[in-house]
Amino acid sequence: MENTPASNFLQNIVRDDLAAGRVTEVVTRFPPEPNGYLHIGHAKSICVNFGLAEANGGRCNLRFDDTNPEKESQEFIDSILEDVRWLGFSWDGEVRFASAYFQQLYDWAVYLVEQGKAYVCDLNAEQAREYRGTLTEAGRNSPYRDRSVEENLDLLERMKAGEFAEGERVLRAKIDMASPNMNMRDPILYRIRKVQHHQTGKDWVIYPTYDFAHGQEDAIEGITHSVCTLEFEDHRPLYDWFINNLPVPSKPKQYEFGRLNPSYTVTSKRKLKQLVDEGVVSGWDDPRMPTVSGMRRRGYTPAAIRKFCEMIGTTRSDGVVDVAMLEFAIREDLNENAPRAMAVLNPLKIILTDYPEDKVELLSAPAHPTREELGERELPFTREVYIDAEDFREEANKKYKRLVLGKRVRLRNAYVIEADSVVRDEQGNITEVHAHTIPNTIGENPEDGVKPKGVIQWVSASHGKQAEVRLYDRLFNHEAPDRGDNDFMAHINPDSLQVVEQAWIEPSLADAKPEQGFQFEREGYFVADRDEHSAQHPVFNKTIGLRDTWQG
RNA sequence: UGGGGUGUCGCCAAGUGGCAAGGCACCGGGUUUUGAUCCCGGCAUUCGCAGGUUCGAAUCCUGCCACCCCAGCCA
Repeated sequence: MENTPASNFLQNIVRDDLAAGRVTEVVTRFPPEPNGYLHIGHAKSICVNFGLAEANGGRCNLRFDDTNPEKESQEFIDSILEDVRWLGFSWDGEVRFASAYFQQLYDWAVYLVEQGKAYVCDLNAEQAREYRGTLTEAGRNSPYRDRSVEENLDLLERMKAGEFAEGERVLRAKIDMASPNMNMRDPILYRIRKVQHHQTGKDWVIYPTYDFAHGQEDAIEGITHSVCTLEFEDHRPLYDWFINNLPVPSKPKQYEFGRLNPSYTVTSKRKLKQLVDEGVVSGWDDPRMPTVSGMRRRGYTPAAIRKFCEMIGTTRSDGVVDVAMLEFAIREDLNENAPRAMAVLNPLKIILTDYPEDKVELLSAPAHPTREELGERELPFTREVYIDAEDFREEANKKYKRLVLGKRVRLRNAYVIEADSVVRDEQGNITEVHAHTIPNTIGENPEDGVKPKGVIQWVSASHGKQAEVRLYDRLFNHEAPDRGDNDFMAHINPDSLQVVEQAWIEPSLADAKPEQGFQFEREGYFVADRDEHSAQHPVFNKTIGLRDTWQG
């Protein structure tokens, strides 16, 4: 339960670098492209990068890798900033932007041209693909590869000046068209994009590619350990090539770890977008989405998400993590911190025939079973109460520990009652149950020694409030909805959302603030909806159910 | 068929030549005014496979096999 400092290969590398004096301080960065919402996978990356710095007395920058204006926007910048803050991390200094380094990057491009290590290529996209070769065949040199430095300089300047159309020319590094590593086959450094950039406006019509930008951004910021995911491993030789061939102010090193793949989940941006676009979910922050904003609205807590990231570790192997682990982390945090309350989702009225009609007893109950400091809340007890229909049966075997006709049950934090009879409607459905209280059973067992079989939650029919409760379940009913040739849309769980329009909640819950989480005893953890909850119209989202081992 | 990776219990994951940590899940049992929590106990003679080196191998060597990534002017 104690926080053993997460030891992993990255931590070991940092520790050794610090010990050997290769670096005096660890500086990492979280470098999202502002082209979408952050999801659970990004949360892991955030924990890894900020965590590595934090654990070693270093710093972590937040830098937007905004080199492709076509797909980016201020909206995404804002949401990413909010999500990182919400997760509880503080970046070093101001927020950084790759676009703030565009001039420096351009100057370095000119430098490479001057060194004869870059050239302007007139091949169009299709031709370039042909020249690139395949995985098993070497590529061929571009016919423009041997232009003079002067001509390249002139052409590059004119690309920058907007003299050419998009796609007409690119700047490429002169490396090796026969390299078995595709990334080294004269990679593109700059392409023409005549679009408005969310940060730099119309200043540029050429934009650097990821490969030409990322390592240099790291170098400018003095990043010591540039941590990314495994698919960038093949780019490392190129990353190093730029760092070694340019007069950069520092020499960062890239390290890769395995991406997080939770089971029963999709995290690809394209697929998440499809879920939103096709109305499968209500938006990017739908509580069923694995986005940070979705998890937030679902009632997951930053502490639980961070704990989960710590639990799964950071390695170079690629696997599928059981979402049960995430769920465990959520329950663990909420069990410790969420105040308890009672709610009845499927109401069945109980009339306590021995209890005076106008009588109201103000009982009090602890907000938490073990944490007294969380205080108490008041529970009005009345003649008519609601219990869950699931908690009553006319007859049942001994394994059923709830209310049964002729038997007793404890109303949580209140009296023991005994069921006497049922009232039915014309269709024969039970509409209410008549019962009576057992005297002196508040905080005490019945004096006649006949103990109740179980304990159930209840809400006063006259003093309780009504609420909308949204019951969420996994969005997919397949462990790996998008593995192989699976059509993930075919594995959508049709029961991932069930809305209870009129649940009954104990009166104290009317004071809940949006985003406040509770445990509805015997039901699970719920959170007051961030956007739609109000005292007038309470709305609670089910975060996660309680562990349920009842085999009945 | 080129290059780069990864293979330790159902899942995640320690371990780096000395005789398989831990967590999740699961299965027992105890406590309990939440069938929750909590507490106790169980859960890999075996580390992708096959050889080899060694007194000794998950750890070293050789050869296989499986899976992942790379042919965007995306990141």
